[in-house]
Amino acid sequence: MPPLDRSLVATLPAFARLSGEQVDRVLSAARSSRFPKDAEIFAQDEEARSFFLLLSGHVRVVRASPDGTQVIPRYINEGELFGIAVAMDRSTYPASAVAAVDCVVLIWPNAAWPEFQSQAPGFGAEAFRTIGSRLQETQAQVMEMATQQVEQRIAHALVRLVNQSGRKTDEGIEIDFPITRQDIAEMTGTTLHTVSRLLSAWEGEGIVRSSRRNVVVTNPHALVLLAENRRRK
Amino acid sequence: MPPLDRSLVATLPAFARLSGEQVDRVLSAARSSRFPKDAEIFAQDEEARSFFLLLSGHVRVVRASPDGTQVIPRYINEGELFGIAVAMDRSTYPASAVAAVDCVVLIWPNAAWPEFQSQAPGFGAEAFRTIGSRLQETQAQVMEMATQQVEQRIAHALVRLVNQSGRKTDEGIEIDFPITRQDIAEMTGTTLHTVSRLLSAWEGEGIVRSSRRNVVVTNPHALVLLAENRRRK
DNA sequence: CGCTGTGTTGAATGCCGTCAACGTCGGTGG
DNA sequence: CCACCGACGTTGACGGCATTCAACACAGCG
Repeated sequence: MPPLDRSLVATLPAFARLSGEQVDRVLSAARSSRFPKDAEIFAQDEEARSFFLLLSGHVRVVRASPDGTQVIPRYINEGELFGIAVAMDRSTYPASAVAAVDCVVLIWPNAAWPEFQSQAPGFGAEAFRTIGSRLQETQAQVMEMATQQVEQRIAHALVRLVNQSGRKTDEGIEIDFPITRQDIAEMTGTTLHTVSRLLSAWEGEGIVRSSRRNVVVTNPHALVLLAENRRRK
Repeated sequence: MPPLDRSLVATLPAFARLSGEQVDRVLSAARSSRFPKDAEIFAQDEEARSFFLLLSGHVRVVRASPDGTQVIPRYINEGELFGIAVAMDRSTYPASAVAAVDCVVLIWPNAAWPEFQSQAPGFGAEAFRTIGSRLQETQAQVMEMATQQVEQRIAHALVRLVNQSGRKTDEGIEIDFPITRQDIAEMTGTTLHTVSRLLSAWEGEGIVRSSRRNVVVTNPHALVLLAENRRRK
């Protein structure tokens, strides 16, 4: 494996608080790995042996319930830590992680974690920040599911996706990884049928343009209105 | 204020990893305070200046959305840390905390946090564990709201309440703080009407006994069945 | 060229929210 | 002490949103 270069990661939040020397030390404990599209990076309930940072690509986090229905709590974006069960003192992963596109990932053995805590505490601090903001997001999602209609939840999910993973095109902002109606349904606690109907309706209103595994938001402002307020009369 | 005695807290998880000396040091930075029933301990979006540990009583955590609807993400039990925005590097509280009964609370200024990190790292570690398990719980709740019917969600909420805050009586297990139909509705993302109907139905089946601001689970096993599986045919 | 995964759309059902009316408890003030 | 009032709880009726059921269309792939 080629040695990892400091410049690859120095700008990422996880490394922002570290000295150059610390960055090298943390990187030297990592290996990088490539996962093809649809590959499972780790599985729910599997023993957590490693933690991860996404260098490039997009990762879908999936939680499955015993009865088979599944939920997508979030997508991981480039530069984010994930699978940090060790920071929560958990022995298994609470969800599965699947490459939504071809991905490159840094992998550390859990054994490196306590060492980093003393040798590069800024790294651990950033991990805790990550967990804190995930908690925030997740609680916000509970509120949303408790108080909002399906239409608003789907609109809000799309807004989040384009904000975090949007790529500007001449048509509008495109979600830059393949995503199905079923995926959106699993993010919002609804069915692919309802998602399909709403996307069709929005397409009729010029708010989005969508095709197979692809969504482009052509009128972000209108989508935000749908998400926040009630529909414009 | 009387000095706080080590024996008051030594058995709590937050102090379990600390030496006696460390316990004293952490305690000496705290003040204790009493909050009468319905008093607000801190308010959502208010600047986070302190963090807390509940010595006795029960605290209701409430998140309100701009439009006024509110959600109860959890109740805090005796011995738990709460309001630890500082550990998540947040400057405001994400929710309000209200005394559900008369409460006694330990309060630390946020300024004490970094000092504890170095002087009593086991304390910070427990705080991070707490945040991790809150994240787990919250994600589980998202799954529940996405996949389960109202009846199962309410059943599950009651199961959690009796497990965490149950008091054994000769009738069954009683939730040992006042709780209204509205409160249960806000925990489960439904309306007080639906909660009332279901509690009435369950009372008819001998699963619960409830009165004003009071719920006793007389048949916990049946309630668990309602929560997990589908209703028995 | 068939098969599987994905997407669309119509129709029917049903859960549960909404609206409404009433009952009860407990505290407060005259 | 009693009357009043607000908070809490119950129950019925109705309706709408979203799921469920169903059928079909289309793309990509082996």
